[in-house]
Amino acid sequence: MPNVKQSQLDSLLRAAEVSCAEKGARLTQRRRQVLSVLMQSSSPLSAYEVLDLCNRSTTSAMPAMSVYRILDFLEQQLLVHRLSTSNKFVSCAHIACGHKHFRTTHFLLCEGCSSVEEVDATEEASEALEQMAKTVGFKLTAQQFELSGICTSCQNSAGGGV
Amino acid sequence: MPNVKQSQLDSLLRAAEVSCAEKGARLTQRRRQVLSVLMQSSSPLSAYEVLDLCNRSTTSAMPAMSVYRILDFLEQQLLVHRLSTSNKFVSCAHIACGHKHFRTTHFLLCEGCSSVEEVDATEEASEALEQMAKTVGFKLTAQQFELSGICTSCQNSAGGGV
DNA sequence: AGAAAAAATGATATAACGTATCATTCGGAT
DNA sequence: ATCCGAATGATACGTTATATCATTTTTTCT
Repeated sequence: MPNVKQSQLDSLLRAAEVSCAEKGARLTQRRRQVLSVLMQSSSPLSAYEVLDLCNRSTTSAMPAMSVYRILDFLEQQLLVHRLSTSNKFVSCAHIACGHKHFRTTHFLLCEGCSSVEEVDATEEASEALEQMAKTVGFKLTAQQFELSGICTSCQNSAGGGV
Repeated sequence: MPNVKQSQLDSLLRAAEVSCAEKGARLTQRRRQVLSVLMQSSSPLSAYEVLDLCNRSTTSAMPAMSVYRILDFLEQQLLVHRLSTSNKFVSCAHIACGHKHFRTTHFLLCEGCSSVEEVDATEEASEALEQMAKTVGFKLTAQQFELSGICTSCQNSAGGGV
């Protein structure tokens, strides 16, 4: 169940390539392969899941080490996000649209179908959390929340899958 | 740098024992040992860090398996919390005070000294986040946030440790 | 173009983390 | 005392992640 159509995939990969080039980085074949796998997945993938999918489609086996290195690279380029609660990865939802992150990004994780929705934080939410932290003297720095819930389609199908 | 004084520790452990007894569970020696280690730590500990600390203080070595089992048990009893972002554990801050969790509990993690503050969610924060999820059709279920920031004492000491 | 330097990847080994399984011990009830 | 179930010990194994060095590819400089 791919997350994007083939035509979209090509366009996304081109956008990613441009984004890398702008920062003086290169989107090599291997990196493109890893990113492509993540883009085509409807749910977050662990490093070893990415590895398996890569090695299923090609003859030249990729070592685990490479996957970790490449995921680090892609994360630095903001092309993928690491979900710290599950230690899995998703491709960024903003690659196509100029790749701008306006506010902090949060992730909504569906408990039904494991899909992920990337959303920008609302000002109300950010302020309410800052205020909450302030009551005990904490000053928040960067933040990224991973919120569990039920997505629209799973609500409609009464708890079933997508 | 222990988190509690010895006199407090004893009192906390007694409270934990009572809490277990009320649920028909037992706070055995091993469980007490693990809980004690967590109570005395000023920062969250991984399972293996707990293991090392346990085996440093006693002659009879505890196997890793036991630590995982006991941490599961203590978590079920709500005596410790698991921080999913770091996969570490902290003892619950509400053991002494009757052990009530009014609303959802969140955790403020200090980037300076690694200390953790356990706070109850404000109504504003909960609502703002629910509203944020609602805009994309998500319905939130249970939630526990782990927010990074700088604690009071680290702010005052200009970025230094505690 | 060709050599040197830098970046990326391959390959191997090993460390760190977590779980499955079965044997043994301990506590409490009859 | 004996039985039963809970808790722990002990061993093995599977998964996840990193360290290290060799090799290849790409870039840069002359």
